[in-house]
Amino acid sequence: MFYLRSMARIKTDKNISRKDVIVTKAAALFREKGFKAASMRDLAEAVGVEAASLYNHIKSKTELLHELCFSVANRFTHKIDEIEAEPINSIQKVEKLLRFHIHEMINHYEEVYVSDREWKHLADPYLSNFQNQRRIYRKRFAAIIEAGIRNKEIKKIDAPTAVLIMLHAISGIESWHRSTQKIGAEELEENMITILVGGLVNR
Amino acid sequence: MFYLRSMARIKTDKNISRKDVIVTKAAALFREKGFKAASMRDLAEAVGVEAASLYNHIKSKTELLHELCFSVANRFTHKIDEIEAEPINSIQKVEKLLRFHIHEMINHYEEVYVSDREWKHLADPYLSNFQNQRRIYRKRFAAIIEAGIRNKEIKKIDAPTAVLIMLHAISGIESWHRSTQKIGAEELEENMITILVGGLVNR
DNA sequence: ATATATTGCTAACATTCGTTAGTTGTTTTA
DNA sequence: TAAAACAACTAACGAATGTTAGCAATATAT
Repeated sequence: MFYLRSMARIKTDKNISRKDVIVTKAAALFREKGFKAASMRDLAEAVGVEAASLYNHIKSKTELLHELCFSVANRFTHKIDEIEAEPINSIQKVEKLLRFHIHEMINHYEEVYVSDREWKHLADPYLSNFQNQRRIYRKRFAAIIEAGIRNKEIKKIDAPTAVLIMLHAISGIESWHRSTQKIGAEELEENMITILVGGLVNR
Repeated sequence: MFYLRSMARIKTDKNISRKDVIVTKAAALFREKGFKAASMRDLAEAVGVEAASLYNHIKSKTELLHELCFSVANRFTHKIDEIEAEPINSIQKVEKLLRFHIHEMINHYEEVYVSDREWKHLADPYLSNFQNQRRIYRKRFAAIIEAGIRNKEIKKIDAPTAVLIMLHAISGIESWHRSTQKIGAEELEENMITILVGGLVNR
């Protein structure tokens, strides 16, 4: 028996739900075009399905953005939990945190980028929650730097400004990804650490 | 004589065209909501006029984006022309360029932000031109850093990576603007210079 | 093998969007 | 002051958007 028209399903490996496939494709699309400019029909095409079919797996377009933003934010929150508890000095904590940011930006580019740039399009209460979570994260990061300043490990600088510089500098890895003549990922990481940590340490 | 319905015109001072008023309001709106999410009806309301009336002064929504992006890009191009010609060392050139970026980001926040984040929505040939202009600018910036490395003024680092860090770090001033507890603009500037230049210099 | 749950499809909806046409009111020019 | 230029308005268009309803095909469980 054969069918004139076959309904090809979204391909999934074990342990990867169809929803995960959609979320992943959404990240790539939102990164490329921006959340607002990316249409559900674009996403459907990327997934290989009709637009309406997506709604068997997801609740709404905004839900995709929630999932992306919070999965990224939660990873950073867990990491700073971990690092705060370690018995190392402030500069080492900053360096560990920066390296984590760099790895995330290199390896989960699309999601991290979307979370960074498109969170504005979240709707309340997600919007407020997200902003809160980020604000708290930055405060904890700043607190690590302030501890380093008190120990004289770190220059006397405004800690929130330092945090702002670090986080945005790392988001510049976006340009590296789009660049045609990329240096290696490890070299990129070492250069970033050299410049950023070098700008903090007290000598 | 009086009118039941009055047609209030867009207010203009001398030397400020109605188009300039629209472009300025567009910058604020595009910054707040993003280019795609900001509608012409939103813009009309901000200007105090009906949406259709805008088209007596502008050609299209995209034209607004062109004007914003290129006016910003041209200011940076002119500045680097100027700085390249000065008889000062590389670190001083970098510092001057950074201070210019910081001033622009502080004083022309909305336009610079829009140019930085929303250029993706330009259409060709503007898109290609813009990307080209930015690429060339970054190369010239990198060349200044490379000269500094050759003179041993600057650490041995990958110059394009350094440029990427600097430019994105400065775009972080966006967070400063949105922050409720802002430090002063001068203090912000000095902190940024301390950290960024401090990360470059060879000691 | 049959029943049930999934997942796909087509068609269509209500909105919103950028933009144009045509007109009226207001300012500037001759 | 009349004519010409300018800038506002109302109305509407066609296209695109997110989403729903209802049905067909496929996979899974009994």
